[in-house]
Amino acid sequence: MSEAHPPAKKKQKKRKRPDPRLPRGFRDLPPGDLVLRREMIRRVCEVYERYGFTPLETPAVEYVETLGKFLPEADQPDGGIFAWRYDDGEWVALRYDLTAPLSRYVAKNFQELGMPFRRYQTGPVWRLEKPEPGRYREFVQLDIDIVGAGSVLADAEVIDVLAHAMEALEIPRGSYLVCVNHRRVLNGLLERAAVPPEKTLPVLRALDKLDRLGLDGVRALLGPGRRDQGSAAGEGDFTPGADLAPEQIETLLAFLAAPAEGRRGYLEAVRPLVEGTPDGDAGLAELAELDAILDERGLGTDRVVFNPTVVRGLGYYTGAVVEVVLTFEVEEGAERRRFGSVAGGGRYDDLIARFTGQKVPATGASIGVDRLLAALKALGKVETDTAGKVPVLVTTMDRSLRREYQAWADELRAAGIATELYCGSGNVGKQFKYADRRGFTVAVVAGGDEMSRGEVSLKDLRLGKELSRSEELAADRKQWLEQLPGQFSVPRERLVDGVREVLARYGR
RNA sequence: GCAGCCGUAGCUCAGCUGGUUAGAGCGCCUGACUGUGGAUCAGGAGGUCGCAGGUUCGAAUCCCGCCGGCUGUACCA
Repeated sequence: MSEAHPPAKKKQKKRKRPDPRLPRGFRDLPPGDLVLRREMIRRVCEVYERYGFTPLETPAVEYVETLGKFLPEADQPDGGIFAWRYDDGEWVALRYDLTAPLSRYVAKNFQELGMPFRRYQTGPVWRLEKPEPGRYREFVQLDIDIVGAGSVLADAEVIDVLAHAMEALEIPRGSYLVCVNHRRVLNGLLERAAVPPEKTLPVLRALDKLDRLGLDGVRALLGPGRRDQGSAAGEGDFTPGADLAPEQIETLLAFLAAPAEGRRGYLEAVRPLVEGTPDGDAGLAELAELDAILDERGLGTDRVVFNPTVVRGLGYYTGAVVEVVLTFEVEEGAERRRFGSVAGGGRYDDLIARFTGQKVPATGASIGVDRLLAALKALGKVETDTAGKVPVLVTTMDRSLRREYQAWADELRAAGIATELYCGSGNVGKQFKYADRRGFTVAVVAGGDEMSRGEVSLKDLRLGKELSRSEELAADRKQWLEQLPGQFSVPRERLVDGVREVLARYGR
């Protein structure tokens, strides 16, 4: 094969060998994580269904104009999405959320759908953004929406279902908080502060940054602008400010300082700042009604609060805006960090009109599955050590007993116990090593000795691991072999019972 | 996107101001201890020094570009 020109051949082959790499921002999901994610999604969907939401699935690819990301000037989609062009010149893209496809779906099937239409949907979405720790270019969302209902009751329903989803995941009350604000209240504030239309975007962006930049940072952004510190050597980047006058800025900051002490308290604090503007009055009225509905449902301020700093999606929401934040802190290296937002949503009454020309009210929310899962791990609310692991391994030490090994595996499987039959090569030692590494709980082992007694041996691998750390066994292999820590034998017909017993020790 | 820092074995890193065959620990594989994970012992595999150029007699080490990672910032439907 390589006699003729070995070095050249080798070199060539090496050059062609591909790197087993992944495109930037993408990742594999190993069994443990996948199992946890599926379980989490299952629980949340169960809540969704209990609230009368029915499932819907739409394709990963949509026309760019459907997604509303077409640049009007250039003949090109906006950045931030994965887009490409078909042969006929049409631009398509991977969806970047589940709401735009829903709007398209509703517009397309408007006649058949009875109008308050509620659905839930889960699946991956893609965004071409800078990946960060815990933030990828492909991630999963879990959405609920109610289309065709403009009532505050619909908004309350969304809030309610979010709170219950959190509790279905066993996030303790007090560790999560549904924060609510209202877009029209913000509009009223902007009007009161005499913020010109062309500055509303920068102003809202600035208000949204309170938690990260603090009051002084926001003040700078509303005024002359802000330079970030960068690193020690660098200058940092300059963010242009909104250039507002000092009294405008103070009006806005006074709003941010509105107490979140009770929803009623928020309303009273905010009222003087926005009252008298059409938007402000309408927004306040809706929030007041929302407060009443939440009360009727028994959703107190331990679960749902009004909060002036919730701004969210800028050119998008038209009414109530919602954000679920996790309030506990988590150790991250030396620092403690707030976990932050795991879900968001709100009312978007203009999205479907893009297609139909007819205003169709809609409200909904989206849970960020991966962020929430990270939170559950931090909370210790998920079994990370057994997720994705098979409990039982039937070892195959003696070729002549093949028939028996298979029968045992079958028996365990029939009893509903996930069982792997060892198919690899190697002696028992190797098989135990494998069992240890892969995290099995029980190993079934039998050779001539057991067979002659009509028994099988079961090994509690976790107990064995524990025992192997003990003093006596530490250095003495002979003792190790004599004691076979964690191992015991049962009559062959008690195989399933014996395995169950060991599994029960670990609640499996 | 912008700015700064970083990129040496699977992992964590060493390799001084450029100088011969690039190292360690852990991990991995094989074997021994006669049917057992751990411990111990004996061997072994594994590195295009992120990639591609340039400077040089000579580069992992200096310069440029690209890719990737981290941090901050911008954008975020």
